[in-house]
Amino acid sequence: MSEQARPLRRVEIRQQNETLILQAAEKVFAEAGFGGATMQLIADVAGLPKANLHYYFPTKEDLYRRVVQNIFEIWLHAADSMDNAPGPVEGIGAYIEAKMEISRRHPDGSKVWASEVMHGAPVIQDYLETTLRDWTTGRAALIQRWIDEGKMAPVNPEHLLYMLWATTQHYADFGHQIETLNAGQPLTEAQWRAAKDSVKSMILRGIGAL
Amino acid sequence: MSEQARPLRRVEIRQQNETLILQAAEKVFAEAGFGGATMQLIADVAGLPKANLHYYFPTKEDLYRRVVQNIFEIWLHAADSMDNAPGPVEGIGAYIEAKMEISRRHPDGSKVWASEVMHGAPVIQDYLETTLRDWTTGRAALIQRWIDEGKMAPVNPEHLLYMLWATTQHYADFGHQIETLNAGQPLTEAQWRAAKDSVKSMILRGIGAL
DNA sequence: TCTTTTCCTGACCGTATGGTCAGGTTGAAG
DNA sequence: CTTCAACCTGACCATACGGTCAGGAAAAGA
Repeated sequence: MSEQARPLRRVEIRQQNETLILQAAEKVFAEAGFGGATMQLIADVAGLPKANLHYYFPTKEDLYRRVVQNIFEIWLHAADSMDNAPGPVEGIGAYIEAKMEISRRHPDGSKVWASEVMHGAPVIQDYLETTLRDWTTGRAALIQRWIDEGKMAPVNPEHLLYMLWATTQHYADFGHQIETLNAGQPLTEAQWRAAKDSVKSMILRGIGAL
Repeated sequence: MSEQARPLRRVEIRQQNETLILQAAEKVFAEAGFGGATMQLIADVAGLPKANLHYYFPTKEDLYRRVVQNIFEIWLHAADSMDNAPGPVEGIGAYIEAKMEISRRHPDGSKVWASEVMHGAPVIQDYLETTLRDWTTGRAALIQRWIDEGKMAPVNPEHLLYMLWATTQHYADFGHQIETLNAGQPLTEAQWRAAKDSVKSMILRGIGAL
């Protein structure tokens, strides 16, 4: 048998197990919420003994915090597509594409984030008040510039951002509802395409950019 | 002292305590999720002994189920404003108004509903497959009729409904985030007015109804 | 008034949970 | 080969949870 498998090096062991645990945690937290998730279940999903989880992440809160922070990172990067765009059609269009893709690829992360914010952001309140606030201020200014340049209708930038977040994340957070209304079937490739196009066209027309 | 308070009649006692418990439960479930909520905390908020809760609602699930069902009722009624409208401007406009008002008046209920759906609708899956599916089919047909009559652009009715739900409920479910971005202050009367107007104008323009 | 039914609750119970720890294993360093 | 530090884990613990129950209080009915 080729079960040879050379012994893993220290850093590899650490990285591999942390990743394994974080992935399992994201899934379990998404499905059960922070309160409903148990370290035992996360351990089972990760295929590790519970005590090993506590070796890498001392407490349940520590583990949860890392999961939430990871998701936050992904989302901030989604906005890169918005910058350096000549106008709202390209910028907001690309942002919608990026966020819809995140909803599709990381629905669990989206749910954990939604859950965290819904419960009053007990662990990432400081991020909301610093990073997210700065981010929002910056993009609102960008939108305002497009308005001043006559590239779109004079809408309220903040409420436009809320609409972008709400609409795109809905496909992850309420994916179960959408699936149920879709005859119990997950959206197909073509249906995801239609969803993206629908969202893009309705919003871009809604802000007078088309 | 006028602590006279004539003894309550049986039906009154029952109704009063059930209401008290359901209100407390809605708040606690919204803040902590199903798994994070405890019967003891709900009892404290309601100002009753824990054992009394189990007298009216045998299990935590029973209590939770009633809370979710109550919210579902409110939402179905919000759609009344959509029917009997001559066109999308009045119909969808009124629906947005109604749902924004629900987000403002019943944010806890909205959060409980969101949480339930996000976790795979373990207790109201049957409602999704019957009542909600019928509701959705009916409204999608109504929207399609407006499209056929040339009263709005040919958008996908389902995705329009998702956008309506997502955008309006966002103001309840992510109210904490919005408040944080609003300098830590709850939206004022005027800001709520602006939010409603923003959502209405963007969506109605987005579907070519203006 | 007396009886019956509903309402109420302090005390209790079995279980599951987050977290600990002593002791063993294994890769790294010299 | 020896030493050291990092990694691993079965067994354990204190606590908190959902739920039960016996027995008392109070309203309804006769």
